[in-house]
Amino acid sequence: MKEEKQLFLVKDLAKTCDVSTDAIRYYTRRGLLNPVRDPVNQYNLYNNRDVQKLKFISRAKYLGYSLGDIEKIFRDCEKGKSPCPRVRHIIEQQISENRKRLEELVSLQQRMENALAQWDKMPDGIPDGDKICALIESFDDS
Amino acid sequence: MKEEKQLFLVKDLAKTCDVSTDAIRYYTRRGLLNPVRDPVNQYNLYNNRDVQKLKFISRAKYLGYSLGDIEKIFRDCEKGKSPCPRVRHIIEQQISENRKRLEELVSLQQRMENALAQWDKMPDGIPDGDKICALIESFDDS
DNA sequence: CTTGACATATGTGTAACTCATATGTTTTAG
DNA sequence: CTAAAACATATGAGTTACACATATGTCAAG
Repeated sequence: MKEEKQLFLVKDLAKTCDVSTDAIRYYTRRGLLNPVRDPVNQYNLYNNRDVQKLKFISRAKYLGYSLGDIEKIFRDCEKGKSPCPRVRHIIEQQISENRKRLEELVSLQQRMENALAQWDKMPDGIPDGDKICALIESFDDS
Repeated sequence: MKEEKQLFLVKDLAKTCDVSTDAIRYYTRRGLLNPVRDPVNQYNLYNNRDVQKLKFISRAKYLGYSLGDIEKIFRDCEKGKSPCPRVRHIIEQQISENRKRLEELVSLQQRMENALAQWDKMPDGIPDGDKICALIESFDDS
C-alpha cells in the first residue's frame, strides 16, 4: 500500500548521496541513471531506485570499479543475469593491475628520491648549448 | 671544423632514441622538438640537438616529469636561465604527490583484497529488484 | 515582478599519447 | 618505366571521469 514514489531533483540527489551535480548529470548522460522527465519543464526526476544505483556507483568506485565496469554490471542486472561472476573477475584483474602500478610507482619514487639525493651536492648550471640540464642528464640510475 | 650537420627523418630519430614516431610527432606539435622543413617535400628534418632533446625528454619522463614540466625547462634554457631550481622544485613536489598516490593505491589494494576475501564465502545472487549486486552492496569496510 | 537559485544542454579542458583517415612522396621490385 | 610498398604529412577521434564555463529556461521568495 505504501508505494513511495518519492522523486528527487538533481540537487536533492546530490545532497542525499554526497555526489556532485555534475557527476550525477554525467552518469545520467552515460545512461547509468534513468530519471524520468517532468513533462512541464524537462527537469530530470530521480526515484529511489536511482538513489540506490547512485550509492552503488559510489561504493563500486570505492572498490576500484570503473564506470564502464559499472555499466556492464547494470546491464547484467537488466537482463536478469547475475553480475557476481563479472564482479569477482574484474576485481581480481584490478588487484593484479594495481599491484603492477604500485610496483611502478614505488620504483619511480625510488628514482626520484635517488635523484634528489644525488643533486643535493651538485650546483645549478647555466645552459651552455651543450647540456640542457646537468642534473637530469647526469642522473646515474644504478 | 667538423660541423656534423647530420639530419634525421622521423623514423631514424625513432630508431635512434627508441621512441615511437607518433610520440615524436606529438612532441613536435607541442613544440618540444624543432625540426626544419625540407623545402621540397615538407618532411621534418631533425638534427643532433633534437636527438639530445628527445633523449632528455625520455630521461625526464623516467624521473616523473610531465611534458608540461619539460616544456618549461626548455623555455628556461632558451632564455639562458638555469632550469635547475625548477627541476629541483618539481621533483620535490612529485615525490610528495607520489607518496599520496601510493597511500591511496595501497589502501585501495587493501579494500579490494578484503572484498575478495569476504566474497569468497558468499554465493552469487540473481538480481531481484532489491539488490543490484549483493557482493558490492554488502561489502563491510571495517 | 524582479532577483536569485535552481534546472537544462552543450562544449571545452585535462595527459600523453595511439589509432585511423586521407593524401602526398620516395624507394623498390617486376 | 611503372606500380606498389613504405615512407612522410596533417588532422581528428578515442581514451577516464569528471569540472568548469556558457547560454538559456524555470521556479520560489521578497
